[in-house]
Amino acid sequence: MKLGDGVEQAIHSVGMLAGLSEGGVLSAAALAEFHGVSTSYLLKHLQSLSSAGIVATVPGPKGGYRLARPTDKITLLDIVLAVEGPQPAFRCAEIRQRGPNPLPGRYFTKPCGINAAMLKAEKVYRAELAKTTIADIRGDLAATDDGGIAARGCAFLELNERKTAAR
Amino acid sequence: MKLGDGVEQAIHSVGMLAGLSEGGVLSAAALAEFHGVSTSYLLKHLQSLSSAGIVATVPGPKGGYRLARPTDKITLLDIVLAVEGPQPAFRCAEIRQRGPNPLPGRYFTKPCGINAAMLKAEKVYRAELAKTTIADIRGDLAATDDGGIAARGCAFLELNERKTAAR
DNA sequence: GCGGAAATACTCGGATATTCCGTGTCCGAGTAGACCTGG
DNA sequence: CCAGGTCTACTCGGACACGGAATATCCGAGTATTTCCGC
Repeated sequence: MKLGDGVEQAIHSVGMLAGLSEGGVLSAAALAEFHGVSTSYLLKHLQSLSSAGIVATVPGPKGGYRLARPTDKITLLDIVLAVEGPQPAFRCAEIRQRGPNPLPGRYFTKPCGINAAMLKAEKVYRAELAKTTIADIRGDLAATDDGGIAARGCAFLELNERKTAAR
Repeated sequence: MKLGDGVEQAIHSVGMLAGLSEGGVLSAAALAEFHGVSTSYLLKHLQSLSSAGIVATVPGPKGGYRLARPTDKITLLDIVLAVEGPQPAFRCAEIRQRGPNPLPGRYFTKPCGINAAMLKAEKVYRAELAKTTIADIRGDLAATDDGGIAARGCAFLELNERKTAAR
């Protein structure tokens, strides 16, 4: 039971992208450098986020990433699913049906109670994640930050943000 | 984000142990054979369950495993934690503090909002798992089963259950 | 009836294979800006 | 000098390769307990 490191990186990256101004983009290299993580690895997840329609890309020089939707329309669940895949953590292998003398399949038309219970738990887990948006995260941060953290982010954006022509 | 196969095996094994009569035990080999899984691997998880105080062991010939508590005192969470370990799935690596020009640690006394949100989701996940006991699972099964599944289980127990002398 | 040997079953540790994660590298596609060439 | 095309640099997108960690599997040695046999 473990979530990959990519989830954390992806969420922080989205949070950073949320801070740039209208029409601005950030390159994957800048994102990776700011967080001190591997560029290749972050790139992989950014591409997942891109496929999922969470971030949008601007190709070419002066290109990079920006958010594809407003921050209050991006939930933690969206990001987790994009990075980790949509499969539930508990995969029922139906070991009920294995072993010697297996019963015919018609006895197992309904998913077993164990599977149902595990999936239900996962459902509430996801529902909880879906409650929190990037806007919420940024709101909380702004409320508790004394200014230092935001200042560092802004300074970095000053240096690395790129304005794209139009759009 | 994946739970090991051992979780399913462990839950089913506990469910099977719940079916034996007072004073009866089942060997690990029998459990593994019934579910059609590797004996050694199941053994590993049974030992985890044993360490966690969920099942009890009886050594020697005619020995085996039995439940250590009544079925309504064993939750799915107990089993998942025993098999997968107590660590949360989301481990915050504090990448906020990484990268060039990191801020001093005093800016990060509070866990970041991302971590808090992820852990909160995991908390409700576990709470949901804790709501379901083995007794519930067995009750649901009995309610939906037309008799075939229970019959197979009973037949197997007939063959493999062992009565231990006393206590 | 009693004591000891043998058999059985769990416990623990290590060894091996398979899968997944994290990382790096390479090549392809597309675009913006620079450069070069011709008038 | 200017306009147009071309060329290059830089970006993302995707595939592949590799090492290492975690998972899944297996095997053997050790220990405890019951059973059984011999006395």
